[in-house]
Amino acid sequence: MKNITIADVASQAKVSKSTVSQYLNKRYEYMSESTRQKIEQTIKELNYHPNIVARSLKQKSTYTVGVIVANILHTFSTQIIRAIENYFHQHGFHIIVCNADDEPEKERNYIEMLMAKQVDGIIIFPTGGNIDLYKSMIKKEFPIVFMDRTIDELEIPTVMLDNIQASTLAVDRLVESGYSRIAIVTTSIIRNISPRVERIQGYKLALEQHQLPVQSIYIKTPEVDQIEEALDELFKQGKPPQAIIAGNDRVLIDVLKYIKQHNLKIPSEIAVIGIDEVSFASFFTPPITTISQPAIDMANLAVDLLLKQIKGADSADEKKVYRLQASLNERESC
Amino acid sequence: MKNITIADVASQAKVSKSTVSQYLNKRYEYMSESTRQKIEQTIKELNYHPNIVARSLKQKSTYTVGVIVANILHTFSTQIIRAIENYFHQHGFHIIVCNADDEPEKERNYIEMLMAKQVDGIIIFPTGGNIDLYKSMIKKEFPIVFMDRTIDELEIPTVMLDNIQASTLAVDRLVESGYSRIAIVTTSIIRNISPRVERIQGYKLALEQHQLPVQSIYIKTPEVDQIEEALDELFKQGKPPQAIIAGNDRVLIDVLKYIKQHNLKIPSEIAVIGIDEVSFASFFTPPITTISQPAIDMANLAVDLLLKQIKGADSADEKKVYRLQASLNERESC
DNA sequence: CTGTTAGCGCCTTCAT
DNA sequence: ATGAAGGCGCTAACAG
Repeated sequence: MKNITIADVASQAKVSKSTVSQYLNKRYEYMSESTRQKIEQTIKELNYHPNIVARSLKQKSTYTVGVIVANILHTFSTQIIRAIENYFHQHGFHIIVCNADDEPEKERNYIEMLMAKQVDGIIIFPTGGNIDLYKSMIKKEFPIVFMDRTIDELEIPTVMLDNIQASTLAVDRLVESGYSRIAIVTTSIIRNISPRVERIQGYKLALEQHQLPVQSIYIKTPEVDQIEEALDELFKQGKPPQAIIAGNDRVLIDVLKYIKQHNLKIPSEIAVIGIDEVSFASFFTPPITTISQPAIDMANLAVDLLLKQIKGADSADEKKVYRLQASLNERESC
Repeated sequence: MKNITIADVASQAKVSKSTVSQYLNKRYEYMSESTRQKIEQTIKELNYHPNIVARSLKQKSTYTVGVIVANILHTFSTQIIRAIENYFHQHGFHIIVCNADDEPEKERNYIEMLMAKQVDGIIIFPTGGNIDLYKSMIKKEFPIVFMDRTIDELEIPTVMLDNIQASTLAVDRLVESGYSRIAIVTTSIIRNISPRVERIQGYKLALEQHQLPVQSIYIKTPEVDQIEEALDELFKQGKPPQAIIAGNDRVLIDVLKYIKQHNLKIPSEIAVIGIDEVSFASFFTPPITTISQPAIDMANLAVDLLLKQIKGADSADEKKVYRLQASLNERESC
């Protein structure tokens, strides 16, 4: 019942292990037609499959990459995982999926395990809590690509949304519809998570461009479990907002729940626009205007950047941050 | 710049490789306190991390398992992936995620690659198109667990929903509300995908129990891209249904789109109930009654079953099919 | 307690 | 065109 190895094939086919190895690596020039066929046949007979672990040990390449998402609960993360898996599969790579759960500890643990497992590279949604580790990886020239979030001080290729443009899109749309008291709600920014910070920044810039006042009472950045309270504060003040920008899909869901509970009319009583597309946007009542990220393009770009590093291309553009454009899905909620 | 190995640590610490290996495997009884400390220190100095590929080659265990989902687009799949990743992580395992895309070819390819990579086991949402392969895996005693779908003829532990109970729950609820013309829509059953077949079967049984006629015009099993047409047929006949059961989340979305487009009122003109919970159910207008699967329990059970096989426990219950209970989320759409 | 030795399964010069 | 031999990094007897 033991595993069959290259040696079994060799003895069965009456050739040496190295010849079989040549065959496995498709270097057919190094053997006669007859031995080639004999090997092919015995491989089939024995139902032999090369042991990739052994090959990896020798070749220092596992054809496996790690993907560490900051929080797998975001729709965006799962979209990206899908797309990355799909594109890597086309290149013959497997992916190991890890969820850091927004905890730097977990992230560090995963990174170390993945490297110990000799993965060929990692795509990370960085928590931002392991700068030293990232640095040591750079120094080792270990292939990495950051996704969704950037760490300014590091020269790591990064794929992210043009968040400024995304919130500008939202504000422009809202202003166009005549709203001036516009609020934005994102989840906590205490750890400087770049998309959130940048979306707020873009919101401010856009308001200024429209000569509208930026008021801190209209900017809320609660923890995920306190979004309801934040919305309460927003609405229970003298001048409640006319429109609200949900900084991501989880916030949007809480916003819509709140609106439902309080029986508010969209958009007449409160206009809504969400960053991140959601499954129900088109058939909600009313259909929700959203701003979507080009998840597939982002995933493919990240994969390309990682593969380039894995294949050892020169690191000419190592420090580049790629910001892809968001797009507006005009519907009827604002 | 070369990788540091156990040999480097050994020479640096002036001990032999095997002692270092003992240390790595925490068999501290086999060395003096002083050498233990010396090793510990040099490992830190050198920033040494054991090469897991080499260890795996020796030990025949990679602490990695594969998860092949039939179709990663279903919410259920991503829920399961999350839960499995989480639970395996607690056991020190990594998961390689694969998406078979409902194509047996792809599934076969993945299974073979995963086995070549020496994963310790696989959790599969079987497409059903590779019976011979499944059989050969059983014969090799390779650890497998099936998820969501069963293949009758095979003795593989399987975790799935009690689909009969799930649709009974739906029908009961609908009948209770006074509907008698009840339709069910699932995606294609040409390949005998068990959840779909069973949900329809449960629907029929439940109708019979309520002494209601089972009419084939109320049972639709279109391909995913033809759900709209199927709904058209359903509604454009003499006796359109009063209520509709959506067989899964993707169908539910199409049903709701259709209802929106045709301006039907829920539940007065058409009642709706969906199998699979969806993110928007609670704040939709009206809130959608759904039947949800205990995804986390299912995932944990599957992991436990796989780990038991990996750890080589006796295969007493190898052939068991575990069917977990669905639960009703009563809301206002029926 | 510690070191020596022999693999795990494959790839890769280097001879033949 | 084919084979022999060494080594990838680690583990596990078995000696000492």
